[in-house]
Amino acid sequence: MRGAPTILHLDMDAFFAAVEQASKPSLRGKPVIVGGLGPRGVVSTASYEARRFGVHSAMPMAQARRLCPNAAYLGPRFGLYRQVSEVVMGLLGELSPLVEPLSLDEAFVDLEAGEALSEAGSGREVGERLRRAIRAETGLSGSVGLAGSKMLAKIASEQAKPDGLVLIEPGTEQEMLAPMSVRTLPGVGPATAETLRRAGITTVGETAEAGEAELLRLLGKAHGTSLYAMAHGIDERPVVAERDAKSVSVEDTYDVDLTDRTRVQMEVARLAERCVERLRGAGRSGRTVVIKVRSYDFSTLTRSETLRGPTDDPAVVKEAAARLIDLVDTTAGVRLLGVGVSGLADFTQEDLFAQARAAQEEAEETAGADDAERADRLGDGDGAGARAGTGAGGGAQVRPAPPVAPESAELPEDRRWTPGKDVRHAVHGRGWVQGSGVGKVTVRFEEPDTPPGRVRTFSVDDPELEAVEPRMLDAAVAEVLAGSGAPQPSEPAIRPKSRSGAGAGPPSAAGRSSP
DNA sequence: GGGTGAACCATCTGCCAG
DNA sequence: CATTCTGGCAGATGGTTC
Repeated sequence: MRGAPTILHLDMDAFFAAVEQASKPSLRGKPVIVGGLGPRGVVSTASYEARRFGVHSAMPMAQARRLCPNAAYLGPRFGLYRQVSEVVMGLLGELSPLVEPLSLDEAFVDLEAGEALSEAGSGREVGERLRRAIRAETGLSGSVGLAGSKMLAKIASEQAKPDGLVLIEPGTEQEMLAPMSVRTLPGVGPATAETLRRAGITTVGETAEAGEAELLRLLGKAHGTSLYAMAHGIDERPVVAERDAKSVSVEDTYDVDLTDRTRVQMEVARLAERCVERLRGAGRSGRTVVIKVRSYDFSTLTRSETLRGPTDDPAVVKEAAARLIDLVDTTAGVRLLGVGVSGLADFTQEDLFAQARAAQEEAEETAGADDAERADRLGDGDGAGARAGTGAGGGAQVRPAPPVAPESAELPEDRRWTPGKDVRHAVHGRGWVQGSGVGKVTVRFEEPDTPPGRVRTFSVDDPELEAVEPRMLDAAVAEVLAGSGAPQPSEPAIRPKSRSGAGAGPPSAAGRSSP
């Protein structure tokens, strides 16, 4: 709690959808929904136009399609969102060195740790300048909350949405909070809200009146204590800059439930590889291997095994994961599999050990050491269940592929035409995939700084069509965006040359008229 | 030496958030 | 009818160690 509103919370408006609209002129002002496109996908972000139909994030895609059949449905392009996010986070870094990102589109900034406040004169001015800078550099809008605590700053930015700024004057928070839903408070999700509702508590005011003893009884020590404080507007959590990840995990939900045992084992092995790839990419290693299995009926279980020391060896993680999946009955069908590594250590600290071990393993491998031996050497931190694998485990090496046709004959990444993806056609230039099916792919030829473009359809294996990297949103694009709707800047304006090398094509390609 | 209890660790589930 | 992915944390439980 601070006497002055010096904690800033920024939340970009409908971030993923807004990036897509900025990138795709024909989608501006239209409902756009970004998320998983498969039969079991959910909505990541819906544009404000789509929200009017009742679509919101975390909603199953199937439901969204019923509510808003005419929206553009796009797969997420995380690489681009990350690039845009870096620009935005960079702007936050100019306000203060103390920035705590919560996700690609959200962050806290502690203004007490920086100079921006004294330069701008007021928190409100800092916030408005920030919002202008974000718009100028990316063409996107963000909402800002300012308050004396994280909780209140976040509530403020929520109220400010879309494209606004709200500053909560210290002293007014109790009155403001009292009528709000308990769900407003951080840490209160569906389950806690239901527990509270059964006790007759639905608003923040009622939570505060309930008293600490009652909340402790209902919710337990940690949760009860913090909720009691939050309900009184008290939140002393500091803004924390960098936090090292404590675990790395990957998981996949399958379009149809998996029942084939061999297929399950193969998928676990693949997930383990992907997991280790990310682990190594982060320069880390870890000691505990976890698998996760979600069954046909949505029940979920995890099994874990702690090794003697941290590893980033794909073979070791794969073997541990294989032992763990052997403990689980999957015959009724699984919809999701996951593999994770926790108990992370800095890779560098165990570098020498890892190298020594790798060398030793190599020697033993060529000498013909089998799987079971290696498992015994490294595995079995051995609490409850780690041991089971030995009997059956031995021969079950992973074979290439089951004879049964996998339902999606894996195409190479750059030949899968997911809606939203960027492409270039040898004749027609750059555009994006609007849809595909029955051997055809439909492309709309436009770019962030062109007028809305035309649609053409090609064969999915048209050699003239190739996947390309997205075009970054920059100040030049932002300028076009600012002008759209209003008269276009008639002359090629003296563009602030801010752009770095990334710009691929010439800024031309204009001239093509809209349909 | 035996029994006890605290502290710690590993495992697992559930909740939350974006 | 449907219900992602990634990650953090709390708490229950049960085993080990001192």
